[in-house]
Amino acid sequence: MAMGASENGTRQSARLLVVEDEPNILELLAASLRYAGFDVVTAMGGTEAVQAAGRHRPDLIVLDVMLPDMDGFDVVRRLRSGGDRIPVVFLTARDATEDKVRGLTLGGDDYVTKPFSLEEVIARIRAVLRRTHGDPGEPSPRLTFADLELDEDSHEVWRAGEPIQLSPTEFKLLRYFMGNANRVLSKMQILDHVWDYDFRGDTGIVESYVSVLRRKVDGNGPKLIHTLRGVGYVLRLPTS
Amino acid sequence: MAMGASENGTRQSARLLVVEDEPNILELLAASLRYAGFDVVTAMGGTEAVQAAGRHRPDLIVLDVMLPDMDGFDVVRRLRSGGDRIPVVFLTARDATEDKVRGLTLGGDDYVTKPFSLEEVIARIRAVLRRTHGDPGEPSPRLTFADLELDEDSHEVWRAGEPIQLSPTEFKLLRYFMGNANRVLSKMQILDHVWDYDFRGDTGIVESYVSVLRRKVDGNGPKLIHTLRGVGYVLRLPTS
DNA sequence: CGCCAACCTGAGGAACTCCTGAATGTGGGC
DNA sequence: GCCCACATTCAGGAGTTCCTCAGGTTGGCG
Repeated sequence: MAMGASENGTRQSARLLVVEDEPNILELLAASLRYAGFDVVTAMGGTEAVQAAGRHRPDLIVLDVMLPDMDGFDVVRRLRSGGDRIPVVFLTARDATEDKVRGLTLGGDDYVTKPFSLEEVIARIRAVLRRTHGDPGEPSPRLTFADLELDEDSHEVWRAGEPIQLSPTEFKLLRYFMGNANRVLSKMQILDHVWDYDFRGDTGIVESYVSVLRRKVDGNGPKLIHTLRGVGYVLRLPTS
Repeated sequence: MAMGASENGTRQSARLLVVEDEPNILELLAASLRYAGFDVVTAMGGTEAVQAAGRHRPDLIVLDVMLPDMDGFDVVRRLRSGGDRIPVVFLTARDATEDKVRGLTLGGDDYVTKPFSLEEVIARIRAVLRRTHGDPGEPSPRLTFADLELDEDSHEVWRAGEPIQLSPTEFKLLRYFMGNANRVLSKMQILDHVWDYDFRGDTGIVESYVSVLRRKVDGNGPKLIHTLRGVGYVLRLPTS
């Protein structure tokens, strides 16, 4: 059962090095990733990052490409000149020249554009770790709950075997629900995790998306998404 | 008997740092949390908070986000820049613009809006401590008394296995009763703990809610909620 | 027994929460 | 540029919840 587990459904404790010069975003990432079960060390600049990587030998680096002292790509070049093939998830501005990033994402790396949602970053990190460390022949990772099934790689979703079409936001919302099945999630929590950190709207949008998700997911079959007035929403089997 | 239990059904003695600039509220919180079994130190400003945190190394911080000298977020960043992963329960104004509230549920943290009820604050503090210190896979914490069962995470309640639907206030009231089983609670005490600290009505409302609770909880099965004329109410097994 | 205070309970309006569909904005692909 | 999918806001309405109040009931005590 869907692990009551918590956000760290996966009991990994991979070590991450997070490199980011904006203190707010660094704190945001560090706190969330630690809570998600990762071992986190941080650095606020390129030089510091190279040192920290040498000292802590992380399994993966979350790296802002725009650093004050050194280009993110230089950081990677230096690290890999030592022969290490350490995977990286880049953080880039949305309007960055994407070609530069594309070139570096070939080796199994990935990137997330700022502003991002935490769910997105965590999903990417897990995906890269999976691709890097896991057996290549391994089956796609799937979240399941009751007769709901969700494929993280292909972004496909089924209810009772029937495919369901979801927009990107709807998918992230459902993934968050499924990763936290049987746990009440407040609208604020959902907003914090599923929407970008700079989103300035109110929780009304969560209601809108839950409404749509219900139509698509709970359309037929027992209701899995329940409202707890004054508290939040929860994905669970109907109280029989 | 007494189980000395007290409001701290849980025999924790976690150390809390409470940071709040309004003396009345600080006093209210400090006294209640001490009575609830916590070890409490206080601070009235951000600078003082950072120092106190360094000196006392609390397990959790209760932090007003609106401080005269420093933003609550700055406090957190300073504390965590040392690498410490200390959890926080934020206190915010209910009418705070939503951007002020964004991000408060990340990293296992949580928040409570002012004006709050003491039960609410204590419940959040315990929940955060649980999530932070406990094994993530741990089962939901449940309060039980006789054949009554209450799940704090999912807000579900059962009597003899049968689910019971409660409104938010009814739930808080029952939780207070269950956390203080076999102890007589005066209406004033109940008002002080279950209702927001700025509530200006009289204890008539307690009678109303006890009435509803009885219908739902004691509807069938032996009566558990008893009236002690002139004294208060008590949750206990019928004097056989 | 009769009285009074304490208590119980249901009714009802105000306030609030939530749901939903419609309107508007936005960006990508062609 | 046009079209389409998606994201976001908004407002009406349904449904709940909160709280007050007033009339009825209970229990203690003289």
